[in-house]
Amino acid sequence: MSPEIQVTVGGSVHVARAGITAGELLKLYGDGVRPIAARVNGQVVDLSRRIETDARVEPVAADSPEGVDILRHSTAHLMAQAVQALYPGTQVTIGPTIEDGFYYDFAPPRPFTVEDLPKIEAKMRELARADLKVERIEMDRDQAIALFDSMNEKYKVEIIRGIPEDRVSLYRQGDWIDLCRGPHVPSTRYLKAFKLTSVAGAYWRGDERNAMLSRIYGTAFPSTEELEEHLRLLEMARARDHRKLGREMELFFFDPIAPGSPFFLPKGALIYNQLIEYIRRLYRRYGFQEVITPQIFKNQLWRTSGHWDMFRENMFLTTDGENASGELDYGVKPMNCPSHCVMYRSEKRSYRDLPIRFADFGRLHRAERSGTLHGLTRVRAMSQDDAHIFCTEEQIAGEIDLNLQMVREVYQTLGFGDIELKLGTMPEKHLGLEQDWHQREELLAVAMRRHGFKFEINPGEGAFYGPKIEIYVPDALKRKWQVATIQLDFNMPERFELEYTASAGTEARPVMIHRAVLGTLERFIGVLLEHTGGILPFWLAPEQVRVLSLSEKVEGYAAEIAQVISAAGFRARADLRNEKLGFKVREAELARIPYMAVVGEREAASRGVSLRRLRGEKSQTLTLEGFVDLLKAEPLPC
RNA sequence: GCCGAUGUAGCUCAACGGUAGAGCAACUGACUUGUAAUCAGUAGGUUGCCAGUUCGAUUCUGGCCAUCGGCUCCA
Repeated sequence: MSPEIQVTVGGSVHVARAGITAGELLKLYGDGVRPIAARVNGQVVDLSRRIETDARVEPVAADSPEGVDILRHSTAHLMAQAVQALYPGTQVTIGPTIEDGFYYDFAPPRPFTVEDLPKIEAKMRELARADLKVERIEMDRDQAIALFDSMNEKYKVEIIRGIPEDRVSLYRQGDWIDLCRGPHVPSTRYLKAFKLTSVAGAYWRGDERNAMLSRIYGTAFPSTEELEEHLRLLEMARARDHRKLGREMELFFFDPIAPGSPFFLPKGALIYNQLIEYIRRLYRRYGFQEVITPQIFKNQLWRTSGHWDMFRENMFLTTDGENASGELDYGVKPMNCPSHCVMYRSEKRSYRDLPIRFADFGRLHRAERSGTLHGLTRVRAMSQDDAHIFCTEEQIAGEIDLNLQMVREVYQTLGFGDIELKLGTMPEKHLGLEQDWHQREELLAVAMRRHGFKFEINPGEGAFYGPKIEIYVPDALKRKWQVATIQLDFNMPERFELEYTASAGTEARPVMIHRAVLGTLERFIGVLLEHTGGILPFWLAPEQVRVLSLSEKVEGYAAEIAQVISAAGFRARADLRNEKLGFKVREAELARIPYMAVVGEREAASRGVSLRRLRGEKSQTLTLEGFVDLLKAEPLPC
């Protein structure tokens, strides 16, 4: 006879025999909703978990965050089972859940293609219908190693060898078994709403020196409705892809003649320059001085800065053709910092001069690996709203403050509510003492807290020369892109032997802060387009007003209005084409023009306009003066 | 760079071992228009590039280039 234990389920206490499973308890005393897992004393476990001591047991529903995670993880297992059934000789590696889904990496005899997916999916459905019980098995580590070794699963063996515990858990469904921490659904029948989405290559343990594995991505939801909703959202996100919008809105294009290097068309260049102008206005307020620096430097500069060793693979090298050996003795700049150091060094500096804030919109070129290029978000030719601050150690805190404030202002103005901040801390390869690092990391952390920013720690992700704050913004598909950055640098001033004369008359070394707010303008525009779906704030819209004429009779009046609005300082055009109004409205809507001024004979007679706003249903009638006033009331960022 | 896929008219896409077709855009004309597509006609392509197989390749094969989804790297 088993001893009795006290279990708390759903707020009430019950007496049960020890060894009863969590699933049985929830069935007896639960709220009737069928759970897919249980939470025992806060820990999520299988429903088959036996309860041996007094415990608090709660259900984990399929549609709870933990439930969805289990569902996806179990679906990944189901996929692996299907794959191994269909493609003998395929080894399994790892299969975690990710945001919105899961993946599983395999070492197959030949890489998978999208054509394999329907077959695998069909097999998965078959296995799900078979209602295979998912069992947890615990065994000694050595036993597990022997087992997977006998199955010729060498990746699994390697994984287990890396596990410190003596006991490991495995899960079995039908005749298929995998190493896994769990928990999982009780049986494959619980897996209904899933879909395999794509295949990709991925390196074993994420290291490109290792073997290339074949990864299959998929997703799963508690219900088919949710799955379909998710797929629908993905479809909608694709419509907001900045590459698509760039074409439709005639902002930029790419040509194979310059891979990774956007051509900004007039409208795109307008957005680009408006952003620069905005930042320039802020620079006046925040005390930055804009400078212009060279594009191409002798390699000596890169040797001094350290880019020669750290960044040469990503640099375009060139020559002026004058050295006899034909050696590529010049490099096109990938970053502005070295030239700002040269600029700093061009004069004797005093502590009274600091901080010095050099801002530079110079063009940068980076020889990014071809496979990494991605529209505007990953380019080879770019400009940044880059600046380098030279200051004393005591001034660091104040400078961080200043820049965080600017970051806050800019992202608020541009309507990004969901920026993410991260603190990159000391990497393994680093310069300087550990205690100095911690002190400087704390400086950054304190500043972020003071500004009310929440942030995550990105351990070991600082630059080798100092800790950094990174600011990320998601694109339409929720991929995060780093835009702004604030980095402390104690290395570059050293390499360039930068100095200033301190108040005591002695020479001291300044600290350098690298920072950008929008970051790379190309990337920022890409993210901004996806964020807004192309519906830009008025001041950034390439064409702000389009006057739509109704017939030839009002051509003159329409042209006059466009003229008046242009003269008032706005970007306006008249569409006098011989087309129906509906057609012109449609085109203006697709071009995402904030204001459409419709004029027909009524408006011409009263010297007014019928105003339609972008994505607006109703139109309103205004006088011409009233319209111009309305435009003037549009907020400018600063 | 690596794995997989894709590349046909300006754009979105068809078709096919026997030298390519639609819609939109462009151009011309008619219509004179009231808030997301008026009608008709015309023109537009060495099917990404280079080889190979074949009587014949846009189609099959290989190489290269670019792009897309990932990996790696990173703003």
